[in-house]
Amino acid sequence: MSTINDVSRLAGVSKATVSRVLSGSRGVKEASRLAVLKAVDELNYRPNVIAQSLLSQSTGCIGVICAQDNINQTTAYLYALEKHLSQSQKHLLLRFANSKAEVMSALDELTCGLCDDVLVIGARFPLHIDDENVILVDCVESATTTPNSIQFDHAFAAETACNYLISQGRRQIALIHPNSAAADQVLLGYKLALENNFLPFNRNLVFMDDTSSSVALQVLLNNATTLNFNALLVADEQEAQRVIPQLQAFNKTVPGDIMVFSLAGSLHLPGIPTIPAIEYSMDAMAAKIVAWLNEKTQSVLGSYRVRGDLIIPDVRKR
Amino acid sequence: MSTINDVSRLAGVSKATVSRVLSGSRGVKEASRLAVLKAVDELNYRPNVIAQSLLSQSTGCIGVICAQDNINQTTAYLYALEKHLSQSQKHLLLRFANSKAEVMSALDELTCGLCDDVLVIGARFPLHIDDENVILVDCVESATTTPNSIQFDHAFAAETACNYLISQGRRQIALIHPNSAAADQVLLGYKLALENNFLPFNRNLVFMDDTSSSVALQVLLNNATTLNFNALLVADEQEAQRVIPQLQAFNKTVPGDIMVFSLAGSLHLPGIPTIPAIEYSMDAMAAKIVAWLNEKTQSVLGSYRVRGDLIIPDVRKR
DNA sequence: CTGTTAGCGCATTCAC
DNA sequence: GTGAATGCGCTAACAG
Repeated sequence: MSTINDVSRLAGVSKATVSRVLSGSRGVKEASRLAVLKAVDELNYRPNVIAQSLLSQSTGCIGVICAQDNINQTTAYLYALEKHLSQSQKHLLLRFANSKAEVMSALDELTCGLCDDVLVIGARFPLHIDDENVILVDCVESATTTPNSIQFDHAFAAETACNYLISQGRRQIALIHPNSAAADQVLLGYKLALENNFLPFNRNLVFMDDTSSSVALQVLLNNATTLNFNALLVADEQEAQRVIPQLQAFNKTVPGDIMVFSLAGSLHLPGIPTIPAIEYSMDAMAAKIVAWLNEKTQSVLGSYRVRGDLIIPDVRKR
Repeated sequence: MSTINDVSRLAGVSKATVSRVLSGSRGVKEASRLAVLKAVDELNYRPNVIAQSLLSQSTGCIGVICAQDNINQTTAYLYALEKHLSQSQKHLLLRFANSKAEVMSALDELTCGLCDDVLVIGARFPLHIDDENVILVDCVESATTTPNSIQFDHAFAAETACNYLISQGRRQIALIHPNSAAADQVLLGYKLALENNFLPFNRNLVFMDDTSSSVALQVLLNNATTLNFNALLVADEQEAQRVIPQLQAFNKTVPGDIMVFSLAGSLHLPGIPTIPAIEYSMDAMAAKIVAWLNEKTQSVLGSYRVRGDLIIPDVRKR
């Protein structure tokens, strides 16, 4: 690869002039400008970004550490992020990590000048990070105050879900949710929506402990006559996919008898009817992240919560 | 971030000594070695990899340009690649590209010193690349001789598939394959296996034009009585998933009446019975790639073909 | 308008 | 053993 010295020599000007032509390009005599351009073209010269990085103390590389177990979700993140990053002339440096130790070691390797900032995505284990240049995205909240994090607004999701279901005439809403970090938030939103709609809270409709969703649903089904529930809130699309056949096995139609609602991601598989759901736009989230990275000096991210979109199944006949 | 100057000052030695301690560490007086280590620890100093890169003329970054349309396949590639790359102290720089222009532009941005080598994965459009540092992985073959490429051995896959099916007593093997770049290879392997088993080639069993697989299968089904086929070779798992319900709709049992074989990837979804298939090990492929990257100077990759593994469904009762 | 100089952070000479 | 000097490729400041 040719360097700026080769170009300056061939063009018969100094390195500085070459640099000027390629960057600002202002205040250069047309003759030498042309000479430089010609030499650049002949040598197929392109400035070495590493040398530029050394000078500017920034590489334009953003590390992305994926700690996500849901592989499909990961791809959606990556695709959206890369799209926005490359639009801002930034590069996405990818790592996978499955434990706190792996995340920390990856962080170590990336923050030695290689990456300007690092995102950690989807960690389900607590992380104790105190670095201005690290953003936790969809990670469990840690005890220490992490400077920058982005989370899903689970309370908002649950509240929206309940309000939608109630608007559809479903007033007996069951809730099955694993005891994750989001559980408290979900319950909060659930209760809030019930309150606002003057509906009583029935403890028997809610399952938030560690029992499997299958068992939880079976308890609901066994007591179906007394509970009389006509809607079911589940954590995500995978749960929904598991739960619907079980309902159908007990002659419950979906959504006729029971309307199933996914609190994270809907079902788009061909042949399977779509269910109402909250969906988080990866694209919007990526846009938010990249925007913040670009104007980092001016603002503080803090603990940002993104709200999901309500997705309603298309009931029109085709 | 502290630099080597800060360390040398605090330790009371020269930069050279600091560098020696952190690299070779040989031929340094124990006293100054300790002093350096202490200063390093106090300042939390870590050598700037960008400065090292400028000196060594290599960054340890490997660009990966994904041109794959199959998003699941992409994730499998990325996961395997990243795992092997990080084991070799290399970094994976990710880009997505959907056209030749996008690939070329990405290539331009990555080969200005940022990446030592670049992989292009899954491009379904012809690429004309003449760069020693670029490897085409699972891309359509280009007219010009690309220095380095890795492809799937589709002929071997088809041959293996036929031999397996024949060993299972299936002698009337239909073949539905889109008219892709791999089509010729597939047909080659198909014919070879038939020949070797002294079976006639029946043109009516083979569909390799651009008609949809659904239509092709319907033609087969309409002529089922005369064709009497008892096995069906399809391009990949998605095709298999589309084709099986169609067969069942016409009262053909799978694999009872018709044994469906996927030439690329099997079905592992819960509830759906696994079918025999050829599977390409992403892990093995990633290992091959990274091994070559590490000893690039010694050997030439050329045009390497990986052969897939035969996956046989588990017929044991659980 | 343009050339010279200095320095980004580091590792590798070469003297002492 | 160790320190001073050199240069990787580039840009910014300063002189002309």
